[in-house]
Amino acid sequence: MFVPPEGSILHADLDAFYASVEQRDDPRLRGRPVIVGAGVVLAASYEAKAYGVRTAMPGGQARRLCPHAVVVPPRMSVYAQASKAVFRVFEQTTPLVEGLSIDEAFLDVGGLLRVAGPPREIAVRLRRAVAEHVGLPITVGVARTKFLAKVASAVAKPDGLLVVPPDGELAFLHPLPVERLWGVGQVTARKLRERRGRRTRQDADDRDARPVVGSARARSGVRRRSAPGVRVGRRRRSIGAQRALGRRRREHDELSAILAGLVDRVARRLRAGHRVCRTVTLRLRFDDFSRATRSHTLVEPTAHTEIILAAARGLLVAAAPMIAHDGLTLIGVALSNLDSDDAIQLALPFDQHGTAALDVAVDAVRDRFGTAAVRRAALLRHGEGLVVPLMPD
DNA sequence: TCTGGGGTCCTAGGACCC
DNA sequence: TCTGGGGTCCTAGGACCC
Repeated sequence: MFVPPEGSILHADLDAFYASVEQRDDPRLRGRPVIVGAGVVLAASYEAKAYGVRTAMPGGQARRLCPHAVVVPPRMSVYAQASKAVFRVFEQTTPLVEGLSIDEAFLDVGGLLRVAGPPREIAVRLRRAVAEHVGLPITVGVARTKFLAKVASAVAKPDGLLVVPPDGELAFLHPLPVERLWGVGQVTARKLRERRGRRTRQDADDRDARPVVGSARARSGVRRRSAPGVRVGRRRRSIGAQRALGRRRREHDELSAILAGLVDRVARRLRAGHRVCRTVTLRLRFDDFSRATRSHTLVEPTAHTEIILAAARGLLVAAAPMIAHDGLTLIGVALSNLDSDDAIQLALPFDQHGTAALDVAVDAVRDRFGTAAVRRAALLRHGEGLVVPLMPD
């Protein structure tokens, strides 16, 4: 296996992102515990975290833990702006940026030694640039792989910088509890402890740097996440919207109306992103917190609200017995199997068997876009003709 | 304390095709 | 008439992340 001489992957992660933006924009909040989100904690400042407040915690519990915290409603558009500004700083640092979420990204600075210096210096400047230009604290982990860089930034938080040198990887990982590994959550950690009585990385595997965790699922997840190489230009793979319903019982008509609102939202976002979808998924959650999904894949990709809504309503009808039986507390819609909406419409009539039209369509794609495009084209029936969506490589 | 809203990825079984 | 092996697609569930 090829081993790079030194770590050149940065994982940059804004600290308590939403809460930091609030503290940046309102000086009175600085140095005070801040909680963003009332029903459930979307973000907590480090002053609030000191009292045990955590992301995703119910709001009531958070206020009990930290009664003097300032609770503010989320301002999503402001966070989106701040995120864009931070990503501009990332992209001025290196073109090899892989965004992971609104507030974190991997940066590959491996080729920049001559022009920008070693990774540690680049990381120092990156943190300073984000502080100066956007006014937010950010933590950076530096290592040989994405996986290690991600774990390093988590360990270095808040407002920190941690470089894991290639010959220090074992020493870095060994004392960590298994939950610190990216992709190991509560369930996997519990299984590990039950099965093996292992609590730390050292217990889990003393022999080498392979992240050994309990299940094949976790192993493959870790392997995938550790895959070297920062992937630029990844596109969203699904678009969803959901709504919590509370405990009150809802009639079918009311659910259907709520569903229409959700579909309208996701379909708008689909069109705004110049995408089409082929799979519509209905998500349900019940009062015992169990979940169910029902999905339907359309023959043709679409971005039309009516078509998506018809599919979603069909799924709701099919799920009606389940809903009648258990208390429904959440309903959601997700669109997946996404594609660009620049499909070529070819007005090619089918012959008796549809085959001649297919051949003509393949020839037309080859003529217009070259041989490689044929491989990337899906030929779909559309009324009396064909639609040819071209998949990006 | 009774839990939001947005995502990603993996697995497994069944249908279907060659 | 019964049979193998390989592949893709769809559906559903689940773990995890921010």
